Amino acid sequence: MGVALRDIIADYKTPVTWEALSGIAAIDANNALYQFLTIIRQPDGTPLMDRQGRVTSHLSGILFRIANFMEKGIKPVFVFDGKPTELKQATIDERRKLRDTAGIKWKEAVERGDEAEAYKQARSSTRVDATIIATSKELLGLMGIPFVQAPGEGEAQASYMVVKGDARYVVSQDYDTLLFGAPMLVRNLTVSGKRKIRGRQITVSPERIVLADTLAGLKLTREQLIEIGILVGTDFNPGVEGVGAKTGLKIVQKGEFAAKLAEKQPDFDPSPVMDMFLHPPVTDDYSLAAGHPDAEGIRKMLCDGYDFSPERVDKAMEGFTVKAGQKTLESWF
DNA sequence: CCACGAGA
DNA sequence: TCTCGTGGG
Repeated sequence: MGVALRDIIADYKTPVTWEALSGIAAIDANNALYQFLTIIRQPDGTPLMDRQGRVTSHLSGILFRIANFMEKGIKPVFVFDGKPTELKQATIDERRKLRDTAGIKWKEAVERGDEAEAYKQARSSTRVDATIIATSKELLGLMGIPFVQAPGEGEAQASYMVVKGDARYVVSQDYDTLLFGAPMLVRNLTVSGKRKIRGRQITVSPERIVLADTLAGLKLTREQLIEIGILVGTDFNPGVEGVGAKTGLKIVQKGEFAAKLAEKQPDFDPSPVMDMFLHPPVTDDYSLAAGHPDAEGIRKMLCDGYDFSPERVDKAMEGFTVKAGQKTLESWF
């Protein structure tokens, strides 16, 4: 997922406290939902479901995470993906294939009682489908949390909103946002600080990546960072085999981006990909006005509709209904 | 992922 | 008070 720039970005990540993050956060909604759906599962891979078998992992994730955000003075704005560009088609097809295969392997692993494998395959079979998107928007609406419909990539729209000053930073796990020009990216914005990697639990904390500092440190222009992305591979192009972030950085620093592509992929024209990152479709047609949380509506949806425990929902709402109510009196712009 | 209770 | 394990839906 996303562009594999971690190895060259690592030096420019700085730990950040929750207090330093108050303000409007543009959340890469697809990324957040994907995280919820992959991670909020039982050990055998089964997601949270209501009695009808409808998946509820994402609703649980949204409710509790937003409650935490609001308590810490973070005002989230969810930015949803619009229509994918044709450049992304190969990636979309490939991901679907991987998901389908994983779905089959998941079932097989469950049948032979291989729990670890089942969990792994279940995660790989995760899809953020239309129902997930619609139910997420329904809950956000009830919570009074604004959301924006991007014309194209949500990451591009979220980045644009930070550039405009409508939001302070983008929240995503993907480095693509930096290629889209997000001045600040925040990763690992979770309260628990725990993440399971290959069965082991490690501690992660929120980290901030400032684009200008990263570019200055690497002595690159944003265009050059995109060039590295193109060499490594993005959602919009396959990349050059055998070139990772560090090799890509060397190639670009030596000014050999065009030569390397001409040698390895003579039929590939990188300019549409470059253009996609520099001038993606974005919109100014959005409102960041927060609504009042509809406590009764939230209870009706989650407890009556999806079998959530009223005690837990009320407890979560305590945190944000009061605070959110106060905040709405102020300007959200 | 997050909340919560058990145990140290 | 903190860490760890488990259930949540």
